Amino acid sequence: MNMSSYSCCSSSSGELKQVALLSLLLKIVSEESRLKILCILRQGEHCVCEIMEHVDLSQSLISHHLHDLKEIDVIYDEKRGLRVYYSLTDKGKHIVNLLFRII
Amino acid sequence: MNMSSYSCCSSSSGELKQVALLSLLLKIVSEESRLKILCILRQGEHCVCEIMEHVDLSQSLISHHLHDLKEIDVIYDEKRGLRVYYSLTDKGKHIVNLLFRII
DNA sequence: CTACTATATGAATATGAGTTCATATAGTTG
DNA sequence: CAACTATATGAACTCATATTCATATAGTAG
Repeated sequence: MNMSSYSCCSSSSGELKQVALLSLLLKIVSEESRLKILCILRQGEHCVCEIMEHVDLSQSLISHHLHDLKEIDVIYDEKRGLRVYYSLTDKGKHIVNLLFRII
Repeated sequence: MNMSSYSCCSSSSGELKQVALLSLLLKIVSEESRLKILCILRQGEHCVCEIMEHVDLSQSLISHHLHDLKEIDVIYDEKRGLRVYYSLTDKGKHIVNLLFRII
């Protein structure tokens, strides 16, 4: 491998795509409110109204954030009666654990 | 500790501030171009013109990104002649290593 | 000193993401 | 069924951030 054409992000290595995916993921979880929500779910399953007691955000906004987090598979939901309970997925636990090792 | 007042993100625990800081950090590094730059610097010191060979961004934009990354102390620079060489700080290495364990 | 190369910077613009608001859906209770 | 509670959703608006452009700085070479 010659250094002039070498790149850690060369398209041939496929790492470019990995960086794009990682970027997508991190952009979602890095937002402060969503990070707080993840932090809450780290303590275990919570429904939306419980989350509302912990963060100062409107019901609608929390719902939007949960939707975003669900889309990247870091959380999943389970409906019981009127309430929808959210939890971290294994992927979510893995990511949150790594992120909190940064500080 | 009673559960009604308990929160992983309660201001009393100081974790709120940590989440804010973590969010700030992650927002900077999660941007795709900056993530690519970090990925390049992971291979060792590079000057701006070398970085330009690896990513399809203008000199100006790369310079802006490097400025942002420097501000949060994940990279540092060293001027030698006309060129400015950038490298990961220890903090930067730590963070990048953790981030790439996510995928 | 002049011309040139490498990099930085600030202002203006464009783009994207967070927030709000009004409303919809779905389950519950009487 | 009607009234109520919990949550979701889409569109409009707002605000932050990326990008561009023109220009400045600083070192080098002749």
